[in-house]
Amino acid sequence: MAQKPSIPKGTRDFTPEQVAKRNYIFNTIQTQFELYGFQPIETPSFENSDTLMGKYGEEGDRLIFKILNSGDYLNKVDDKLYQTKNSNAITSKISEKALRYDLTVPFARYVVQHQNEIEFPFKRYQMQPVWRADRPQKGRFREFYQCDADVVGSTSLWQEVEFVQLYDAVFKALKLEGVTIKINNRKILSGIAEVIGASDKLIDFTVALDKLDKIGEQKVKEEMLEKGISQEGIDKLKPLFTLSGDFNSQVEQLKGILNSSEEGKKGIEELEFIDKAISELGLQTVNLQLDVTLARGLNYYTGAIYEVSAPENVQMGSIGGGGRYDDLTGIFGMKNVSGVGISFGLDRIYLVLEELNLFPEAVAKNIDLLFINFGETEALFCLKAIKQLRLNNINSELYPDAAKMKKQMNHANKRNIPFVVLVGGEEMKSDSYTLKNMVSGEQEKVSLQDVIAKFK
RNA sequence: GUGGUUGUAGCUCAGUUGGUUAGAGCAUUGGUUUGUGGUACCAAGGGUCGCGGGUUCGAAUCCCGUCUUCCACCCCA
Repeated sequence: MAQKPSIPKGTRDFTPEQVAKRNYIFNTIQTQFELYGFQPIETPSFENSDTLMGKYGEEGDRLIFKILNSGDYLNKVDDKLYQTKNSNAITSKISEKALRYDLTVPFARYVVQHQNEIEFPFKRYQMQPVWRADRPQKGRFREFYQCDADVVGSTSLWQEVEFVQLYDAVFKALKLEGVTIKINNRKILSGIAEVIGASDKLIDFTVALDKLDKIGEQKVKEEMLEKGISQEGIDKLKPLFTLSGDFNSQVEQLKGILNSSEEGKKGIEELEFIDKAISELGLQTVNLQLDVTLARGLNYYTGAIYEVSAPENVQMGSIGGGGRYDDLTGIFGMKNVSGVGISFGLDRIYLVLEELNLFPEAVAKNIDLLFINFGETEALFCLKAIKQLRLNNINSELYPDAAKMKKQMNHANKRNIPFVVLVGGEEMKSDSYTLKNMVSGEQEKVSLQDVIAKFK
């Protein structure tokens, strides 16, 4: 064999079976998106670099795949700059396009660009691949799909409520039990930072707080100190680390901490609104949980923040996330358009369903009938029958070669084809078809009409 | 981006302190069986030991580089 070909790190090929399973998830999510009134859009796989750069923080910028300019791209770089070997500065000269990193920022660009054609509030969904130059691990790829639903042009908290319901509906439809939706509010985080006198260190503060369940209270405090948050401020956080009880009692404890922060109080109000509505409406399968340490996607979220955790018995990072962003379109020059949205991580949901064995049997489309090929004249006779079957929407095909019976039967087994049809000289004479059940081994001689009636 | 881990036949894996021609199971192909598969038996094909250097009389085995896999950071779906 020649040199084996390969695919880049963090990318995958999908077998027919895998594609069928992935489509099952896509279709399930899509069905719910449409039930909730979202409409599909698509955007290009790559954007102008300045559309993406600077929107995801420093870390994000590093993970964006840049596309080299065409032609003699080094020609544009002046010698002085080239000599500095400053990668960031040179990159902007030799790369003007980049692969999309998520679906939210391209969507914001879309909204601004099409603002005069869009009827607001605009509810769109989008299921497309995104690319990140991350170091791969299990459930972490360089090319993966996101399924996003967002509403722009409405500040109503009913949207937040509906997104919780939408999550619930999708996981119910996927029969995935034990999913937890963690919810928090950026305003609460800002409020706490304000109370402890660390408003200017909001990101450092929340990044450290986010690690609480992973590294523990002591380490979190150390990290905060290290980032320049005062000991006095950290002491004020004490009630935060011991927050306990259900949604309502946690909220009550939070109120104690936040009573001097207007923004923090607003955040609590919003959370209470969502929780009250959800309690009234009820959830089918997911569990809604307040988590004040949740601090994802802070780069643009301004209100509610969601994160979706897989069932506890599966080791997998978050399988979805989302939140409210009041000014995402602002970075593209369109002010005062609030948006809120959620995302499903298709590839991770796939891994979870696979691990829990939750894919329905027969997600793969298969043919019902394989006609055994006995030779030229028989093949033509079979194709006439197959033509009729197909006109009746019955999936069927002829084995292309007059190979040995054993080989053809084996082929049917390997492909899990439930029935084979044998047509030789005898059958042709009497215009009949020997239909063999590949599971039971039983066979019977029937007419074409019988076959159609059986499989239609 | 930092530190570690992995790679032997299509697949899952053996391969001793460096030592002749690198093995097994499954899968594939052919046969026992020229219109009846899954079982059984017989036989065959298939490997630059991830790739590239180095050490050595001699490397799958030791060293370096590189790619890939998975893991912990980082970050995230």
